[in-house]
Order: sequence, then structure tokens, then C-alpha cells
Amino acid sequence: MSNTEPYTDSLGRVLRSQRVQKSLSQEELAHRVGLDRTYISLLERGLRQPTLGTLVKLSKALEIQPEDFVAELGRPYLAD
Amino acid sequence: MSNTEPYTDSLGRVLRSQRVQKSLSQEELAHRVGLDRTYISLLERGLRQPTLGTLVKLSKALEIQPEDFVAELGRPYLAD
DNA sequence: GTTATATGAAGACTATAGTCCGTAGATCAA
DNA sequence: TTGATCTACGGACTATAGTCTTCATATAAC
Repeated sequence: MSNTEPYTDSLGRVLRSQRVQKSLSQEELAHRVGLDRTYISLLERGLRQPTLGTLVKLSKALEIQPEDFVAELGRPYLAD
Repeated sequence: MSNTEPYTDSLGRVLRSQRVQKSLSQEELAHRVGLDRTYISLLERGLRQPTLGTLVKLSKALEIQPEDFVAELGRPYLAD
């Protein structure tokens, strides 16, 4: 039953965390990446799964190496 | 005009390279990952872009860390 | 109060990820 | 030659990535 796709959720957390760290609004990030604002919202809430290309674009916009971005996804969630 | 999505092509190369290295047929890999054989073929030929979830599944099936898989994508192509 | 910014969320839509059927050509072994 | 395995490729299909518009709510000014 459970449609547990762990990377979808953690992507949302990592994305939001990185975006906030850079003091960007969802709209600013969306503009940088060339995506829609509402789609960023969906990603951060874990309701969509980006393609590889989108993941790479997001990494660039957030000035992270794509491999570092992906590595973050694997880490267990630790509240600050 | 040019729809150059560099990561699509390099994904194909890395995927095929890793699969062959592990002596798997497209069909065997497809079965491990839970994807269709023809879709693996499309990926290797650079005609499709996987989602993040699919990328992670592929990494697991090929026994690579997802971040290492992604790091490979960034490397310039060097013939053996 | 109002004005501006930021985000969630819903609905209708288009583009593409991914499936499933088949056919054909190449290679290699018996 | 026959049969088995592997892969490219096509067409028709379903699921979902991603867009666009709109409305609602929260917050922080002033």
C-alpha cells in the first residue's frame, strides 16, 4: 500500500533547506531555474519527483554540485 | 534551436558502461530495477531522461552510490 | 484598515516518462 | 541451418512531470 519513495520527501527537505539558506523565495528560485513557482512548491512538499535534468538545473541555481545535492538526499534527517 | 541536455547523453554512456561492466543484459538490468527492457534501451541511447527515483533505483541495481553515479555524469567523456 | 510579499492549493492543461506489444537484424553455439 | 540471446526500433498506450491561472491565507510592514 505505502507508496514510500523516500527520495521524493528528502528532496523536498533538502531543496527547501538549501533555498532558504540562500535567502531565495520560491519565485526567485523558479525564475533562476526556469521552472514554475507552483512546481517548486510541489517539489518542496514532496508531491513531485524531478527528472535528472531538472535536478541538475536546481543544483546549479543553488550553486551546489549535483553530486553533493544527491549525497544530501541520502543523509538521515536531522533537525537543527 | 539546439535542445542540448548534456546530462541525457552522458547518462546513457554511464549507464551502459556500468551495466556492461557488471555483465548484465538490458533485460536483466530492467528486471532488477523493475523497469521495462525497451526503456533501458531508450535511456542508454539518450532518448529519455529518468526521474530522480529511477536514477536511484538504477544506482542500486548497479551497486553504485547515487552520488557517485551523478558525479560520473559530470566527467567529460574519455574513450578507454 | 490597506498594501506588498510569500506560500499553499486546486483545476485544466501539455509534454514527456515509462509500459507493453511486436518485428527485425546481429551474434554465437550446436 | 536452426535456435537462443541480445539489442534497436516502432506504435499505441497510461502515468506523471511540469505549466498556467486563480483564489485563499499568513505575515509584516505602514
